[in-house]
Amino acid sequence: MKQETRKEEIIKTAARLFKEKGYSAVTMRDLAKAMGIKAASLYNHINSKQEILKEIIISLAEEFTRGISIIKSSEKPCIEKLNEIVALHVSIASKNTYGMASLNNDWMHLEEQLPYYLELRTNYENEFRNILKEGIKKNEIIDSDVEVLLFSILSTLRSLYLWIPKKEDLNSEELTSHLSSILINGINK
Amino acid sequence: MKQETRKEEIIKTAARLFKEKGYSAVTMRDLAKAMGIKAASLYNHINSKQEILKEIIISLAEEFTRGISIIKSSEKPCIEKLNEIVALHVSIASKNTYGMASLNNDWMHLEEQLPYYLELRTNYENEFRNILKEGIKKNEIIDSDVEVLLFSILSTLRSLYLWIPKKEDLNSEELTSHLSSILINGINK
DNA sequence: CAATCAAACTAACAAGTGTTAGTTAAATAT
DNA sequence: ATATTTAACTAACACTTGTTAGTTTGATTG
Repeated sequence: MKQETRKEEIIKTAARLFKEKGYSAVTMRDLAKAMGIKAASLYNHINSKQEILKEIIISLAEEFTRGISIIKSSEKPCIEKLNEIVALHVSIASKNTYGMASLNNDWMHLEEQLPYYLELRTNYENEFRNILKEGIKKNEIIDSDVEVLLFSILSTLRSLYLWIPKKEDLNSEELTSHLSSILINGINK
Repeated sequence: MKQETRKEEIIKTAARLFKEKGYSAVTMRDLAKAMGIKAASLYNHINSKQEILKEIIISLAEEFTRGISIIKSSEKPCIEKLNEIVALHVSIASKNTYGMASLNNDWMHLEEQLPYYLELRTNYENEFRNILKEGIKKNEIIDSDVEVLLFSILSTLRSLYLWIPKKEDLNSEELTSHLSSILINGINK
């Protein structure tokens, strides 16, 4: 059994609180209370509030980077790559809905790690954009403004963390295939 | 010429700061500095920090409520109603990209007004859902899970405020029609 | 000219902030 | 049994927070 260290418990609890109120509105005393200890005791396990945010965000951002790098280097058709991107987002967001909130809303409170985070995000968007461009060139997807395509799809995928907890009945495979179908084929009959 | 009151200036500046760092991370001293005055002077014009947030969020939420209520009561086909919803979001988000950030990310910091805000939001989502259900019943749109449809479209529309500032070249009509086309017809060729 | 008003100011407050230092008690390893 | 480690504690710090009270200044109005 993979047992959690105390530090991991703290980070997980913090992520949950950060999702509810945002990083800045959560105090170390709030976090301590949620853990059933005093604020000062947190510092036996973590070095700073900042560090908690860093751990949450950077590990997720790197997970996305690894994911898209694998998808990118396959030789499948573009539509299938898109399918895999949807699956990647569903999978990561399902495992960690709390952390995804920080990734989306609290990244600006990173300090030393902010440039690194921005690099990862830009890189991710570029890989995504390249897949779309390739799809357009190979006549697999419509020749619409790439930025609007990218924005539209990515917005939906980035919001998954908000909806997954409300739809626990839907399993990951179903959600992925429904979503892919809507994003690729639209809602028109 | 419609001249702005000092209070409106403060609210506008606050919205800009709230978009950059979130409500909780912006202090009254930050806001005062951005206005070129001292923090205490803000209180000649506003009653509290809370009140600023309320003004930003509630006015926007009511604007959406008014908008969808007009769209709902028309006799047009469902696909056209969707088109009008897209136009509504593009229009409001274009006029007030800063405020939209608070509406999306800082609503949980409302206090007395939180129940009212939640009521407006639930109502909006219900109206939207009804339009989708009607479209499915009348065979205008695919018979997919309504919640996934709603989530997918709404996520894109709610993120518009993040993208509009980066795409100043695209005018509202173009953006609306591109977006409608992608949401309705998908990206498949 | 005197009075009013809008909008800034200084000074201060009580409460809350992240964090450090030093201590204690129980569990684990030698 | 002794030593070490883990993980909690109390007390306190320097600073920041939203906000209030009272004052000053310059423009507008009677």
